[in-house]
Amino acid sequence: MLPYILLGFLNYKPQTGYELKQLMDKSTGHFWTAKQSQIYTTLKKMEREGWITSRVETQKARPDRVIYKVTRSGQSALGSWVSNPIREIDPHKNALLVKLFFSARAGREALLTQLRLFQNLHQQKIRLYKSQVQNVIRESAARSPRLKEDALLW
Amino acid sequence: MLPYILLGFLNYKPQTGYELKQLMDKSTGHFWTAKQSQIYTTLKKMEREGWITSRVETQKARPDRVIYKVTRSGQSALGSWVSNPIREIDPHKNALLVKLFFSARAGREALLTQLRLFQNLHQQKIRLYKSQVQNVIRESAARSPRLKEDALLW
DNA sequence: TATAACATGTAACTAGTTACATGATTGG
DNA sequence: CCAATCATGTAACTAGTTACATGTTATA
Repeated sequence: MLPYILLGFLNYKPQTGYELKQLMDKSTGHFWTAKQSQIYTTLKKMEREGWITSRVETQKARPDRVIYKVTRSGQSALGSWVSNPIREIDPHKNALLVKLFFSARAGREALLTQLRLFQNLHQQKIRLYKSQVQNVIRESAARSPRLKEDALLW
Repeated sequence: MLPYILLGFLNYKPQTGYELKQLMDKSTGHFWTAKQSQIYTTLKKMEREGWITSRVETQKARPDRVIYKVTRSGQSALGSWVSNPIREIDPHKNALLVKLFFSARAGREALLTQLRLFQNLHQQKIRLYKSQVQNVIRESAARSPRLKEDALLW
């Protein structure tokens, strides 16, 4: 999955692994996370695969930047991935449900504590989604009007 | 997580890896999956850890069964895991949202196809939850009344 | 003066998946 | 007669995490 996410972002414009990580953190990161190290190794794998090419931009007083760009082969890979619908629900792992499943012996207090804790966490998440995330998307769309269609989906 | 699930089931009664897999498939499998091979290797690791012990039951005309049993150390590990609440939402990976995020260029038809497909899949899931799963739990509880408290959580 | 931001990477590890191997019995 | 069930396991792999290493500049 990660390769397609990176392909998807690079398809908007060529970028470095560092920038891709930042993009992910405030957008797809809400439903697909990746560590910096995994992004770097995945980009190398994608380059070996021929989906992207890199060029190095030398900088004074800053580490060099490795800028990746989608190739024609990468574009077609992205295209066929997007147009090929998912036909089954991916098995979601849910640690809370696992814990609750085995919590009969924990006692009512412990159970309620756990549930209230999670309720709070989710309420925070909702607030985050309603404020910050919506703003990020609105701004992106405002910055480049040709992305209005895309922003709808974001 | 898997070790605690296995511990949780073994805590009801000693069992083989094969039986644990079947139990998982119709209960915790709905929110935490594991392949047979992973269960076997995890059980071995747990035995090395001292959480469980095994004894072999020889059978004629059937492969031998390896029956695992929770040790006192395993019980205490399970106990402290259960009573230690989860304090953050685990990042759920959601392939559908990823695909939709990058589907602006796919066209309205493709998008609607994907969404309808998923709607159907979820409706099937709901039906499954309401019928089969509820029955499995009701039966388990009926078979051993001392598990009524547990069945409530299942 | 410390820390965040910039920028890249490797090594060692854990978790999880796929594929392979074996072999008898029971039910349709 | 074929497939499913019972029952265990190993090997090779992919995905993902954690820890380490390096070094400058702007900002608080």
